[in-house]
Amino acid sequence: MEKVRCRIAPSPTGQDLHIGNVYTALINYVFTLQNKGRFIVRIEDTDRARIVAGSEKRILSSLEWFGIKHDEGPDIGGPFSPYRQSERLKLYADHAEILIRKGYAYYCFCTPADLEKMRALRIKEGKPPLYDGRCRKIDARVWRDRIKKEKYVIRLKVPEKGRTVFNDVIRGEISFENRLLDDQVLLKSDGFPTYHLAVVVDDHLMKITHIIRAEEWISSTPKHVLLYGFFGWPLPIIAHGPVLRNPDKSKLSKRKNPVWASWYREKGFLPEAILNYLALMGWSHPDGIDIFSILEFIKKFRLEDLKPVGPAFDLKKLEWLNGEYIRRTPNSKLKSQIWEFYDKLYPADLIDKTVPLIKERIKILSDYRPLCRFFFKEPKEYEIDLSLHKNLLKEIAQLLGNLNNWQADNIGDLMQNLARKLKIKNADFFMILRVAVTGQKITPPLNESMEILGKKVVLSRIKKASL
RNA sequence: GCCCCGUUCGUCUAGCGGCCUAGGACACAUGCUUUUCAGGCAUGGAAUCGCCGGUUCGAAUCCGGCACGGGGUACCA
Repeated sequence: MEKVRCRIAPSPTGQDLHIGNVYTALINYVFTLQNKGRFIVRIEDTDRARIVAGSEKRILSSLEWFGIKHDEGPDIGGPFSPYRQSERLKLYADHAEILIRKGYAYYCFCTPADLEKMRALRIKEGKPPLYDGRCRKIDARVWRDRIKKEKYVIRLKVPEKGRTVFNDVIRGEISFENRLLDDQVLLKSDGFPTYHLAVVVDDHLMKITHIIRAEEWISSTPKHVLLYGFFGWPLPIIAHGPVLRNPDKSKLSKRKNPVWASWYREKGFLPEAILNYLALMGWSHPDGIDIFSILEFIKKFRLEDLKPVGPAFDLKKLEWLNGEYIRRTPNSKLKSQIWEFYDKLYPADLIDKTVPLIKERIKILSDYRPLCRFFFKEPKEYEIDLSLHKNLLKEIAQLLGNLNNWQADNIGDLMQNLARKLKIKNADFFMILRVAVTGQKITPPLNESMEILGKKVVLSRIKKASL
């Protein structure tokens, strides 16, 4: 059995790695690893108009952030270099040429305006808006001459009869009528290939054994199958997984849902949690568990078990899962994650002390600041009106000022006694104190927080609040 | 319009002809724990398995039609 080789082929046309690509990457990566194969990243930058500067770099670094490592790619090379399609132009032109020679493709001189007109007409006539094949008939002697002076594209000559059938690991047999397939452009007038030519040529040349991608590619697969046949190449194993959807069930899009890897990173989602969540899309653990590592996923995943239905992306469940991951992270690690998340802006030792207090209270790393900012900055405002409680605060300050053993328990006992003595309900009493010290109504446990802040700071804050 | 792929609680899913008066997780609600918020624990509501026919002693599970959803229909990927 040939060694398994899988790939993802993102195009650098967005600001970053799309979460849908992360999903496809994960499935490919996991499948590769469980088969001890090789995982390849290929950059499909054939649409020059849509290329976004810096996109490729961010895609690669996001993959790295997720810990999805490739064995071959544009940044690290490999036996089938280059891994950027824009650097493989000659290959595509040569292969298009082969197709022409074999009679499976033809030159087309129609202009975009011609095509537009043709399409409009066909739609009006109620026919499928396919290319009508008028350039198929151009004589060899004529086109040999015309390609020297005119702009042209090369089109696939789709057989007029019959069906193109292929087997999909996830969906079984899928079949298309050839007469409904378009004479797809293979080589554009700018000399760049379209996706369809490039993907087939590269997958073959790079010895890709399994094509695992999203459902949106099913309709173009018959064209690819035709190409493999025309070239006389063996067809790789094909699997079309689900496309991720917006909550309204349409294809996941940046309009309706955060899609860029960087968004999740900036919000403080953990890459392991995202991957775990993604693993739950279209697949479930045989033991019914929701939380498992990528190692476990590799062990239990089966490609043929992937469900074909497009699942809706549920940020709420991702947040829950992320919270679970945070709670399972060792304190020392969580501390450095938070520290780095905030660009090392806050004193590491202070974060260290606060971590045990907030570990159960945050779902994403960015929840940390709103909860803990009072540790680093004196409150400027108070979320409740303290003007009615000035005397109480003065009394508290005095009592606390005499406390020698500045520890959470002692502080707590002292305050508890005072509340009891004054017959103030705990909830009310501590809320006043809480806001005086932190400015906030929602905080980590108060006594512990005061211990961390230190006697001096706490006293000065309470005094300030009582003025 | 045409082609293709789908259809189990709001969401992610279990289910491969009897174990299903359909199970779990998220979300939601309630209660307990309590010094806020979380967390934890407990409880609850929530899918007549899209609909209609068929096969079968028996169907969420197999078959057909319809409806609905999604994807594709570019010199985008």
